[in-house]
Amino acid sequence: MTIITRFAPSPTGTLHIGSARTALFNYLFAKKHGGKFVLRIEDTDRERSKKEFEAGILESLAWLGLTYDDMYRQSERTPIYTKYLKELVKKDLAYVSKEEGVGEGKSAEVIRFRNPNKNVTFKDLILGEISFDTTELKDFIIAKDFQTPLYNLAVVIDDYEMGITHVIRGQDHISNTPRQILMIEALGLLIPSYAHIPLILAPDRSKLSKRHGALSTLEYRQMGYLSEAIINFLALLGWHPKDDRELFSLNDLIKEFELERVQKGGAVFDITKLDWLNREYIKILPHDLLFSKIKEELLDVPNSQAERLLPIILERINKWGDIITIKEELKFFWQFPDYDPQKLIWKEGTKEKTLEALMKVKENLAALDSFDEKSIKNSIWLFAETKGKGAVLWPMRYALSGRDKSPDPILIASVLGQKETLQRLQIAIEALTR
RNA sequence: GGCCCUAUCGUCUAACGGUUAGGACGGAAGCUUCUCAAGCUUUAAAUCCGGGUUCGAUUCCCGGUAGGGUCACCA
Repeated sequence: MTIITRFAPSPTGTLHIGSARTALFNYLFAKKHGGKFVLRIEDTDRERSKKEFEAGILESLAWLGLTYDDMYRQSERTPIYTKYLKELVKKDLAYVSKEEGVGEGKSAEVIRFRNPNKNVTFKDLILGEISFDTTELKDFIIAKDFQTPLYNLAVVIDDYEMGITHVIRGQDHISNTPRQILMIEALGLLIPSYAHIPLILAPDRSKLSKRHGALSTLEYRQMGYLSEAIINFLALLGWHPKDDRELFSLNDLIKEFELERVQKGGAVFDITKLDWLNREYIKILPHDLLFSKIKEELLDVPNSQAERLLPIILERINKWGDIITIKEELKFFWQFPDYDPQKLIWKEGTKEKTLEALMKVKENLAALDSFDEKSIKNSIWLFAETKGKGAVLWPMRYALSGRDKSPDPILIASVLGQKETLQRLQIAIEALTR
């Protein structure tokens, strides 16, 4: 039997990162077993469904690399639902119900399912046996009319028509399952296997919502995360391999994924772990690709310096979006820094000692023929060790960067070049003398 | 509130009756050029509570507590 899974989002909003994980698990399970992964756009609600949301969903899946074998839109399948609806009513398994009172967008007639009021039990692949008493469901509404099915009915019909063998969806759908099983049984269809995956939670363990920051999949792309990192991170949220490996490509995941190893409880979305993962993926990117990506953000930086700045920036970012922040912190490289001269003095130093250090450093650097890191270090190191490294390096670094935190002074000097370095040291000396 | 589900370090999780309760992120400390970043090393940190079952419970059962989901003519 070919395994067929489906991802069934409704285009009523952007693709939630949790939905992306649902799509991933469906994709992994299908591919792992050589089956098919179907995308089904659940747009029966004409009011709320929007074409641009559908486009966003498609773009998200494409970005993540989750390719589907078939795609359907429920809005294009009305005749199929009508056929089943008529069958249901004809067999008296459902009936047209006259609704009392209330107007306001509500129809006077709807189609209700004749609830047999029985106990429904199913074996969830992740949670185990779950049972419900369906009497409290009453004769629930399954369609507004013969042309307008509601969610639960459309799902049942489509899952059957599309040959879905495994329904893998979020745990928020558990309570829909008994309704769907009731209809499946009424229609005499095959009950698929169910796997309800745990929900993704916010840091405070509440439902992940907009106030907790980004939600939509594409927003993560915009922040500069790699799709590989997102995939890897999402997989690890609620699933765990047999060993302690943490880094998985999509293909690795296909090999290793097992529903049996999916967690039962919800998992908190921890962005710092995502950052770490993303950095792991950045680190293994080819250098030319890496550098060209960073260069895109450095168009306003002098070319001679941009090249040297690449590795400095690279070791300070977790994601592409960080480049902008780091760039701001490194601005002193191509822009003379404005600073408080008093801060040139090291915490354990004095004004006199600082001046002495700056002048000595300047003198030594002025005498250099080549201005690479090694030469610079050699020319000042002995002096720095006698006077105390902090007493020499702090003023030097501050004179060059004007910042409390920065790369080391020797590296800065070499990037700045001899002329600029001497100039900045001179300015610092003058500022301190004044 | 009814119904359903869940419960191991702060977080993601491993351990399918017997382990010094393991790994990772984050944290702390140290080293590496003063500061930062990166890197390396070290380290702290958990079985929700109470009953059973058992020679032995993180693990099985029951109760409590806490958290989550769901109760639409949305999906």
